[in-house]
Amino acid sequence: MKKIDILKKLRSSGLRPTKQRVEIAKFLFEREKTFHFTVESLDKLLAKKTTSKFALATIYNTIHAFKAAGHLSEVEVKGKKTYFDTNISNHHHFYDSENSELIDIEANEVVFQKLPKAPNGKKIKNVEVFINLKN
Amino acid sequence: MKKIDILKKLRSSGLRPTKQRVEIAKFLFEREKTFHFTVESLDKLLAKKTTSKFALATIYNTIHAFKAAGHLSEVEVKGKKTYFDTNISNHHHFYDSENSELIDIEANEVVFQKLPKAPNGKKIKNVEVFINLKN
DNA sequence: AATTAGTTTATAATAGTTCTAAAGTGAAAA
DNA sequence: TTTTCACTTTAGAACTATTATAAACTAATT
Ligand SMILES: [Mn+2]
Ligand SMILES: [Mn+2]
Ligand SMILES: [Zn+2]
Ligand SMILES: [Zn+2]
Repeated sequence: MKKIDILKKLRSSGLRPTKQRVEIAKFLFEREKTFHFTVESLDKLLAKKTTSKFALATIYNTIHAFKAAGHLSEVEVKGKKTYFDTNISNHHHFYDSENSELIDIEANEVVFQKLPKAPNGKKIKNVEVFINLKN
Repeated sequence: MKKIDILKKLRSSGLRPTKQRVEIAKFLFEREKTFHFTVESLDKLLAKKTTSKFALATIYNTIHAFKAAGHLSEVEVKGKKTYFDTNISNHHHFYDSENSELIDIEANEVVFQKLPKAPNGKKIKNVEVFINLKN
């Protein structure tokens, strides 16, 4: 993803391409593979990889803006920190608790032979599979 | 589960059957169906259903002791509160975000036709399925 | 250039949880 | 029984992740 696309992506989501948003967006989205992170880990990586300074609140604001715009998804992981995911497609995860690492599983890698039907009056919104790993 | 069983359960886990632990254990384990709760919800229910008073720290202590003893499991749910579960068997969940309610799915209700194999050097510890509901 | 609505920032506030250390209690020993 | 002491409860402080606040700044429009 090129710089021009980053700008388009922000603009089309109603987000002004500010210095911080562009830097964060480049860091998050100009990569081949899915990136899973917490705000804390992102903060450290940005400090290491860029010259700009980012208030923590700005990182939170920006991440939430990206999430609201559909550019990021949130993944629920054991522990109190919130994880975000640059893969916004419907997919599943391995979780390696040794190093708190999430690994993507594409949706078509999981097929069900049997699934319960939703309780009365409810419908299934989506199904998430979590595969916990050990060594 | 009778009172004598509660006492046995506590003793066999190295937990002294104090007034608070017995009351909490009776409240949690003397029931037919699985009970999912947060510390906050448990606190409110105990206040309503018992005459004793419980410091929040005692509820946390007790729940963690039960969890460490294998009498409770923890379920990861979106949001910042930790959920606990009286069902300690391997099982799955529906999650109804309308009312933040978890519903058990027994392990045999879910059968996989295809599952990815663990990454190199890793093994699968367990698989958790989360079915999010909508109306 | 002037305006203004949106953004960043430092800092305060909040929420859930864990820690602390003093007072209380259960159960083994005397 | 009474004594003893490790374990437990408790109120409140501390902690951690996150969100709110409001002043200073900036991008885009005029
Ligand atoms: Mn979590
Ligand atoms: Mn959670
Ligand atoms: Zn992912
Ligand atoms: Zn359950």
